[in-house]
Amino acid sequence: MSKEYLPKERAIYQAVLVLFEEGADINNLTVSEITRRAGIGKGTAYEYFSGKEEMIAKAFFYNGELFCRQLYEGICKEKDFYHKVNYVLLAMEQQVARMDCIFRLIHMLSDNSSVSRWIRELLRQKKISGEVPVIDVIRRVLQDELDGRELPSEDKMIYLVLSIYSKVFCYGMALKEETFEGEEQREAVRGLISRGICREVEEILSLEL
Amino acid sequence: MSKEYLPKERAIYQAVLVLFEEGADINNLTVSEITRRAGIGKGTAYEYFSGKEEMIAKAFFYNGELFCRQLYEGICKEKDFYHKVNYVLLAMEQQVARMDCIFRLIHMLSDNSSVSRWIRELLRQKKISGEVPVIDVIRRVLQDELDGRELPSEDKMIYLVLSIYSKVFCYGMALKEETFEGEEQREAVRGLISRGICREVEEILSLEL
Amino acid sequence: MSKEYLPKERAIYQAVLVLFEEGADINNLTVSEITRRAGIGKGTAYEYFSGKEEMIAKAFFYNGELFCRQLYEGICKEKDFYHKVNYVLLAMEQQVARMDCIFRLIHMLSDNSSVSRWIRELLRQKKISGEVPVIDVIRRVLQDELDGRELPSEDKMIYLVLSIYSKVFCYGMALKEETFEGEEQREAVRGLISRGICREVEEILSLEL
Amino acid sequence: MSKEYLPKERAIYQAVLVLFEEGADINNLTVSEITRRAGIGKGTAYEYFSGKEEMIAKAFFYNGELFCRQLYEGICKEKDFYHKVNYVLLAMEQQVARMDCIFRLIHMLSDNSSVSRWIRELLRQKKISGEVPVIDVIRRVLQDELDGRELPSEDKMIYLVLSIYSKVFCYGMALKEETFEGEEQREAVRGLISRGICREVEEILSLEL
DNA sequence: TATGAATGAGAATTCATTCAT
DNA sequence: AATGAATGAATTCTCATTCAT
Repeated sequence: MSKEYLPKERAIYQAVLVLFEEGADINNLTVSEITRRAGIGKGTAYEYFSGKEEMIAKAFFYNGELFCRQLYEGICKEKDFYHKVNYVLLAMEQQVARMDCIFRLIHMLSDNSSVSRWIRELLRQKKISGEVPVIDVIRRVLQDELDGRELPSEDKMIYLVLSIYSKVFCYGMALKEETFEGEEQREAVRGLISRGICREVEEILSLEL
Repeated sequence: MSKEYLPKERAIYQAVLVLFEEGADINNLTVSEITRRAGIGKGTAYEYFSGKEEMIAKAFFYNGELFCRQLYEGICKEKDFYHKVNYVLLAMEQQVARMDCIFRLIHMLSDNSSVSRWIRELLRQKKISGEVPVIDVIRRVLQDELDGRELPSEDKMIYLVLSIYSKVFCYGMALKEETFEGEEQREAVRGLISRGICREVEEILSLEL
Repeated sequence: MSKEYLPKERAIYQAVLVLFEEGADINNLTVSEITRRAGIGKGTAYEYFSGKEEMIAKAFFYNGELFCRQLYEGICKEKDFYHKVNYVLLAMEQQVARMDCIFRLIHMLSDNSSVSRWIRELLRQKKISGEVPVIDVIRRVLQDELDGRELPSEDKMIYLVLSIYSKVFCYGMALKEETFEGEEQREAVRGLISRGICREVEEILSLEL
Repeated sequence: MSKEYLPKERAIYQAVLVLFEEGADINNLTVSEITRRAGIGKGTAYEYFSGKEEMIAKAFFYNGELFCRQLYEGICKEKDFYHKVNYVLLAMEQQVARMDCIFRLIHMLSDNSSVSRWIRELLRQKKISGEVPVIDVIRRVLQDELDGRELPSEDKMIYLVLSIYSKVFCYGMALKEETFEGEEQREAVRGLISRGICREVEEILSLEL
C-alpha cells in the first residue's frame, strides 16, 4: 500500500533528516551539502525533484510520515489510555534529539518559507486533515479509545484533540527549554498531564452540550 | 521607564514588522527590502546594527515586547478569569493576521537559524524567564488571579502555565489552519477551552499533592 | 617536472598579468574584472581559489616564476659575466613594460596588503630562499660564474648578490623614472654598471677577510 | 622658509604616519580611521583636502620631507664620507620600524594606485629631481663631499648616486628580510658596503672616460 | 541515467563623500 | 569652520540550477 521510493530519492530524504538532526538551519541547507551527504551527484537530484524546495519538503513529509507511523505503533502496544499518554511523554524524554526535530518541523510549518509552503501543499494534496499528521495520530488513538462508545460531537472531538495535542506539545517544549529542575519535577508534571488528559476526556464525554 | 528608541532604529523595527505581517519569509528578508520599507539608506542601517541578523532579531524583540504589554493591558480590563481567557481567544479571532505573526515568532524561536539564535540571546540577556514573553503574561495573569489565595507549588504553577499556554496556542493554530467549519463550531470550542482552563485551575489548586 | 595548471586557473593568472601590464592598480583589481578578462564566470574563479587574494597572489607567483626561468635561460646564453650583466640591463631597456611589472611586483612584496602577505606566504611554503626569486637567479648566475673557483664566504656572497641586485634594480628604477636624458647617457651608465659589477666581484674574491 | 601647515592639516599628516607605522595597509586606510586618529571630524578633512587620496599622498610627502631633512642633518654631523655611509647603515639597524616605513613608502611609489599617482604628481610639481627625496639627500651628500674637487660628468654622478642608493637600499631590504644570521655577519656586510661605496666613488672620480 | 564544472543573479556589507545643522 | 549622520555605488562571495559529457 505504501508508496515505493527510488533509492536515490530515499537517499536524499535521509540526508536531509541527518542534516536536520545535526541541527542544520533548514533555511540555509544547500543542495551541494544534501547531495554530498546522500552520496549522489548534484545534477542527479534534479532528475528526481524540481528544485531544492521540493527536495526538502518531500524529505520532511517522508520522515514525518515514517515517524507518525512508528509513534502510532508504539502507542498501540500500551494497554490503556493513561499509559498511552504516558508512553508518549516518556518517549519524548528519552528521545530528546528526535523530539527536537519534530518540534522544529512543526514550527517550520508556520513560517512562510517556500519549503513550508511546499509541505503544506503536500499535506493538502494528501488530504490529510488537520495541521500535521501528528494530529491524525492523536485523533486515531482517541477514536480507538472511544471504540464501542458513542462518539462525541465534532466540536468536542476537535477540542479534545487540540487539548491533548497542546499538552503533549508543551511538555515537549518545556523539556527542550529545560524548564524543569530535576527528574522529580519532571515526573510530577508528567503525572499531572497524563491524569489531566484522562480526566478531560471523561468530562467531555459526560458533558451534555 | 521604557527604553527610548532612535527614530531610524524604530523605523527598521516597524519595517520588519510590516514585512512580517505581509507574510514575508523571515529567513529570506533582505537588508535592501527592509531599509527600502523603512525609508532609509541601506548603509544607514549598519550605523545602528551590526548586521542583518541583529536588525531582524531586535525588531522581533521590540515588537514582541510591545505586543505582550498591550495583551496584558487588555486582559487586565476583564473582570474575571473566565472572561480573561475568553478575551484572549476572541482577540485571536479578531486579529488573525496579528496572531499569525505571534505564532510565527514563537515558532521561529525553535528553529536553528541565526536570527533565532540572536533572539534567544536577547531573551537571555534580558533575564526574561521562560521561553517567550507570552509565557510571562500568562504567569502574571495567573498570579493576579491567585492573589490573596495560597500559591500552589512550583510544579503545579509550571503545569498550569503550560496547560493554559498550550490550549490558547493550539486554538490559535487551529484558527490559522482553518480547522473550524463556521462560527458556531468555533464558539463551541472557545467555550470548551475557557471552561476547561477554569476548571483545571480550580482542580489543581484543590489538589493535595 | 613543472607543475601542471588547469586551464581556468591559468586563464586567471594570465588575466591578472594582462591587467597588471596595462597598469591596473593591483590593490583595486576586482574579481569581476579579472574573470571578465579571463573569459570565465565570476563564480568559476571561486571553484579554483578561496578568494580574491589567493587569485592575485598565485597569479603573481606563477608569472614571477615564469619570468625568472626565462630570464635565467636568457642569461645563460651569454658568454661571459660582463655580457650577462649587460644582457639584463639591455633587456630591461627593451622590455620596459615588462620590467615595470617586475618592479611593481617586487615592491608589492613590501607593502602590508593582504595580497602581499599571501605572496610572502607562498614564497615561504616553497622554501625559496631570499626575498624574491630574482635574488635566486642572481645567486645562481654568480655560482655558475664562480664554478671551479673557490666559493667566497657566505658574508661575501650575500654582499655580492645584494650589490648586483641593487644596481640592476636601481638601473631599472632610473629607466622607469626617466632619469636619463638620451640614449648616450643611458649607455654610459650601463657601461659603468656592468664594469662596476665585474670589478666588484673580482675585488671581493681577491679580498682576504 | 618652510611652508606653514594648518593644525588640522598637520594632524592628518601625523595620523597617517602613525597608522603607517603601525603597519596599516595603505590601500585600505579609511577616512574614518584617519580622522578618528587625527581627532577631527570626518567632514572637516574635506575642508582641507579634495579627497582621501590627497590626504594620504600629502601626508607621505610631508613626512618624507621631514625624514629626509633629519637624515641629512644627521649625516652632516659625521666627519668623513666613510662614516657618513656607516651612519646611515647603523641608523637603519637601530630604527628598523622607521626604515620599514621608508621602504614601504619608496615601494609604494612604484605601484599604480591613485595615492602613488598623487605623490608622483606632488614630486613633479615641486620639481624635485630623481625618484624620491632620498635620492636628493645622497646627491647633496655627494656634492658636499666633492666640494672643492672637480665635479664628475653627469653620467658619472647619476651612476654614483644610483650605486650608493642601491646598496644602502638593499642593505635595508636585507635587514628587513632577516637575511643575516647574527650581528657579526651584519657588521661584516656593513663594512663591505661602506668600503665598497668609498672605493667606487674614488674609482669613478679617477676614471677618464 | 548520472555527473559536477560552470554560471551569474543576488545578497551582505563597506566606505568615500555630502550636506544640514 | 566643524561636524558626523546619511547615503548608495561598488565589491566580494554564495549557491541554485543548467548542460555538455
